Amino acid sequence: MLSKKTKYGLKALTYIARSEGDMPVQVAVIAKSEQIPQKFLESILLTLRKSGILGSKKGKHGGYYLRHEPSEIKMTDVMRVLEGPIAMVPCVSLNYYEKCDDCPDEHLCSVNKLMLQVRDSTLKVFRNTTLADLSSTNE
Amino acid sequence: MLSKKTKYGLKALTYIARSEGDMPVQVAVIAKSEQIPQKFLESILLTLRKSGILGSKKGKHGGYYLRHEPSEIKMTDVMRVLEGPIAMVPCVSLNYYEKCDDCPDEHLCSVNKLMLQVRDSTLKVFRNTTLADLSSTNE
DNA sequence: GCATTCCCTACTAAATTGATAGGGTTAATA
DNA sequence: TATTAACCCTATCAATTTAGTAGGGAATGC
Repeated sequence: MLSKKTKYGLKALTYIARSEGDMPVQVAVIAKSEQIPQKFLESILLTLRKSGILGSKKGKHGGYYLRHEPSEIKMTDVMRVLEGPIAMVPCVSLNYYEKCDDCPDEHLCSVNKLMLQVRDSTLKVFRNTTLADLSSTNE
Repeated sequence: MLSKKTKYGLKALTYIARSEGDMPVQVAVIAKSEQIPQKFLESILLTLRKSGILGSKKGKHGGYYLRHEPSEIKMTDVMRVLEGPIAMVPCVSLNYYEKCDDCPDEHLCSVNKLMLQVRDSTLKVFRNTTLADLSSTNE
């Protein structure tokens, strides 16, 4: 299951992308429009800022903005920040590889074999999708 | 992340498929060979039996066996039994569809749009993979 | 009748998730 | 320079899920 954190994060990014008029967007505005608990959203946007996807401005008329064009923001990056590793098991993870304690030989492991395929196909989707795709309303 | 339940279940199924010599395979044997807590494995195999994937025989020389040929056992079925819905959000699930409370229009929802693609690509893998594929050692 | 093996229910510890609370810091502007 | 609007940060917490344990019941084969 997708965590609420990721769901909210994606919705917020989409909202910001659709609002692009140079003005930063405030947490309170997004929270209200997307029906997300404001404090929870604050912490999510903070994570996105720390990861470099969002920028922020404090004080009056402050808020969050995208650091790059929506078409430059790939889902691989967004999903890794929000949801963590894309692979369903560490032994097939590109960025967080870890050997299984059991499992003497990965190449004989049926779980590894299956999850490698799942990872590849999911990765293909995330690599080919940007925030611009998510925020476009048509198609 | 893949749950241990699913991981253990897949390993056990693979083990049984590889052992096929008409004799049922005992939980204790699988547990020892695959390093799975026996009691936990018992409950997993029970689930697989109740779902119709495995059959069982009680008493001496009893154990679990496949109800169908490995090449007939699709990962879509196995994964749904072990891990639950394949979709990451209920609003794109084929078998467990549920509307989001928020989200006035699914077709405008960026999360829906993305997760629909992920579901389709994952489903394609699971539909094209059977237990026979998992248990074959070559390739 | 006795060992073996699956069957079933209940319980529990640990981790994760989805928040909430409460205040601190920075920036604009009157 | 005081005020207010906004982000920033840490701590805490309840609910849920996960991973596993305990203990015995029921069927089968010898």
